[in-house]
Amino acid sequence: MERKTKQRQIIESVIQQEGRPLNPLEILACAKLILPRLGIATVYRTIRLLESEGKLTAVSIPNKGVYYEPTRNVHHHHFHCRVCHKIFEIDCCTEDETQELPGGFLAENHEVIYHGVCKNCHNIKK
Amino acid sequence: MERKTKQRQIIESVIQQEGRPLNPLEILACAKLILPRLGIATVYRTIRLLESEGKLTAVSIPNKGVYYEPTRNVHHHHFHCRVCHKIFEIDCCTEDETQELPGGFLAENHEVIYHGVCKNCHNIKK
DNA sequence: ATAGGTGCAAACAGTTTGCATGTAT
DNA sequence: ATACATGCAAACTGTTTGCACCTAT
Repeated sequence: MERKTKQRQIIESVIQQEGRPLNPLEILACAKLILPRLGIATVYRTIRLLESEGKLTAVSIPNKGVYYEPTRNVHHHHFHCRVCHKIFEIDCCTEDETQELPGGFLAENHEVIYHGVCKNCHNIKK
Repeated sequence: MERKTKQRQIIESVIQQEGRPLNPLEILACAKLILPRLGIATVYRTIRLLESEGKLTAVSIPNKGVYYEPTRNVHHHHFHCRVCHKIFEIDCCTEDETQELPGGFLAENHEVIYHGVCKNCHNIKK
């Protein structure tokens, strides 16, 4: 049977609280503020656990590694700001979940990653 | 000045000849058929060179690593077959290159990756 | 009491780098 | 001749695993 440990509770709440996808090191850093002896292996193990429970979803960002966000059941995309390098969730773009593509490919799902500049960084530059 | 070596010519032609994006180990394996002593470091160095020359484009596939394809100037997407795990290029889906997204994000470019079953694998299963 | 979890260190996979040797110019 | 490229091994980064110790049940 599965246990409810301090580390699991804290890791889960860190991911839930933050408003954007976090990578394992970011998760570790936040959680360490509360549990200084926390190890990275526990973060990875807990990520896998939460993922298999469906509570967490991985978001892979080219050249940036894997980020994790609380699972949302609405289809959405991600935005990677090339200035601050944060990852944001984007609500948008109604697209069919399952669709046939040219060449007879049957797409069951897809990922879209936008790269650009977020509002914040765009204002700073002006 | 830059040199035209056997390894560079072979690596480039391997990527040009294959009809789909290849990862560094696939490139090494193909090129080794012709140049058995070729090392993986040379493959990586040549990839970087070709990329910086604009001849090669990287395609990052979640959970699968990075693949490389000859640069094409038409906007296109990729398809990852969950059965054979090959990566294919997909011509499709006219979408604006630069667009403002909800939330004030300015997208300069984006990547779309479809996951599903390719025609081939789909026929085999039937 | 004990099954399951943790932290640490070692192992791994993918990629990069240092260096002595090889080669295109 | 020499600047640049290669192959090999070592280093590095991100992730996983083995194991002795710890803890929720």
